[in-house]
Amino acid sequence: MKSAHQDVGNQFDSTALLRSVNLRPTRQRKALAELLLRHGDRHITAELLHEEALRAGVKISLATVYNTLHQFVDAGLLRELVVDSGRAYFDTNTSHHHHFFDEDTGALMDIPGDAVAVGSLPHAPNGRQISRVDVIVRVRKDDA
Amino acid sequence: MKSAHQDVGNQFDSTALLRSVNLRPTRQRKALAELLLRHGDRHITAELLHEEALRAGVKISLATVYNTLHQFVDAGLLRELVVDSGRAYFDTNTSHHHHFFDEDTGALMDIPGDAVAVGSLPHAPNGRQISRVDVIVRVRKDDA
DNA sequence: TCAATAATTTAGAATTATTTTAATGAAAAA
DNA sequence: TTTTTCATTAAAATAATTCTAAATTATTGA
Ligand SMILES: [Mn+2]
Ligand SMILES: [Mn+2]
Ligand SMILES: [Zn+2]
Ligand SMILES: [Zn+2]
Repeated sequence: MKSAHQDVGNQFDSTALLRSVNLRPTRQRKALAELLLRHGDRHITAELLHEEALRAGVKISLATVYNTLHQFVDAGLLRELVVDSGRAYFDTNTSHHHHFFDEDTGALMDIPGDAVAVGSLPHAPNGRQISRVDVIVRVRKDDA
Repeated sequence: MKSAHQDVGNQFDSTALLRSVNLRPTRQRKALAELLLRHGDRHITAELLHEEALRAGVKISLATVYNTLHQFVDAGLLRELVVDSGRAYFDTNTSHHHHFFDEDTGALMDIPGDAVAVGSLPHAPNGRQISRVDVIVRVRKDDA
């Protein structure tokens, strides 16, 4: 029988998830997976996730947060968003969708993939294939 | 009568252009305006433009290149593109259009605005207005 | 169960992009 | 011309991210 003091707050099996994408289930990776994926959709930066982990009592370095986020992206667990120069956002929603980006606050909001019809794209240049189509709707405070 | 040795290669009146957007026509700003706008559409980074200016014999610092690019964006002469984390591109094509971004080479290619139909966008969040819709078609080497 | 091996984590340094500062120089106004 | 305003610059500062190399941890398979 396993004592309960190790898995307080674990809603899902992060070990199994990590194993399923060929990543060793280390303490740090499990903690980040839980912080990121326990709740619904999130758009977060490495810096903020690091602070959140420390606040939750997880001992982890910022370098490991960056490493892990990139590993999760490579494994398909996360998506990296580029909307703001000099700041990388990571998105826990990996399904087909787009974004509102608030230029004043830096907030991101999902737009369901089927709420945007991108029609009649030209062909990709020679020898290239389309890897993704990103639609970013930039919004800001109403001047009215 | 004005001697010719000062304006070799100037195809257009950069002084008038700068005056028209309320920027003083300094040597540095005229040189950058000419490098950027003499030829057709360009997608360039500050670093590359700086090198290009030095190669053309223009004495200018990188800080001034950054300042000037941002001033040109504010004045509507350029557009800033965010497609790649940690690298800002400036686009001399300020008309409505979108982009192919080659993830392998970093190259950008224009897609005419009317070649992409973005239909049925949801409303902007409360108190916000849409400032721009960017469509980025990411491409990479064909795996086939 | 326990080394041996391989993978991971980390502190700290390094890199890269960009901005700020504060002093100097150039353009416009008076 | 003289003054005022704005622009340029070198250098330092900041911020995000990545690299390095040593220390730690996870997995494997006697
Ligand atoms: Mn990245
Ligand atoms: Mn910028
Ligand atoms: Zn999202
Ligand atoms: Zn363009």
